[in-house]
Amino acid sequence: MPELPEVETVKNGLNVLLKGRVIDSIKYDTPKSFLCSTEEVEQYLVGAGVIGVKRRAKLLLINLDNGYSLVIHLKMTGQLVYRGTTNFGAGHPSRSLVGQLPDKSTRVIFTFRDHSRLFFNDQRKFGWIKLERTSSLAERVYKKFGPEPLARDFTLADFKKRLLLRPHSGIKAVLLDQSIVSGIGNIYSDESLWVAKIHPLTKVDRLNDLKLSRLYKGIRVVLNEAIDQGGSTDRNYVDALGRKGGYLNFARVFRREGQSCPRCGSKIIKLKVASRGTHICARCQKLVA
DNA sequence: CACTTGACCTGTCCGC
DNA sequence: TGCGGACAGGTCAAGT
Repeated sequence: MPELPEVETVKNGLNVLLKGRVIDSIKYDTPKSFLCSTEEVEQYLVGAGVIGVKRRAKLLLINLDNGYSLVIHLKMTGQLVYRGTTNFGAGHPSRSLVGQLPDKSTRVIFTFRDHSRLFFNDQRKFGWIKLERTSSLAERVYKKFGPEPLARDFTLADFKKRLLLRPHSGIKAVLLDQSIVSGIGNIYSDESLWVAKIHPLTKVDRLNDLKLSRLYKGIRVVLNEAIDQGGSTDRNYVDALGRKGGYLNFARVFRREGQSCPRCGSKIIKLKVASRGTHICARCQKLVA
């Protein structure tokens, strides 16, 4: 489930791997996965060179040298895997989740002038790729998301102000709302709430300064740890070279129902909150009415 | 109006 | 073994 750390990891990989490469051709099957017309492909994509790759919220932005950008959302099962001309086989088997490409989940194939390729795989077809003018990204793409939680200028005061836009909602639902703070999904909301010792159903206006401060710090610590681990691989996620992420080996509560809380030893339980599987320590994370 | 739930998909796992 | 159903969760539309 690509969230901020996974998309950041893919972005870092692609930025190095794709920079300077020129698109030669594009193959795609489902129109739903690739929202560009054949005219757009011919006019704006074939012959375009990659300047760099960026991330905003959970979106990847591939900036091209002709004033256009590819905007990509991986949703739950999307993968972007690069294969150079010398590594057509899979990577090291223990870390790799993808073998020979294309495979049955491949939706789009970008071939570059040097014959290297970028594969967009997506088992569930929820992800998409579209084309935007780079100059309209700020207005059309950036604007609808809340601030980046890891931005240097994102302060505790900013965090409180954003959360208080939804004072009567449960905190987990608010953390998952991309217009409040961007990039947090199911895994890292559970992990951050455990760090901050907050029950996911706690209403925002019931959070005191101590809890808000712990949550603010917790989110930043957890997201940075996850980036260091190359993200979380639950089922499908891989980085730009097809490698799994390692964060779930270090997760405190996510997917650990029945195991012991690493802080107090009490059992981790699973609930449904905001219609998402939710993992908490019932002793550390008490609900404040 | 504020907030919650269902649809979009496919592969996997569980119980019968 | 095979089959039906639940489940996985990011986002948006529809519902309460």
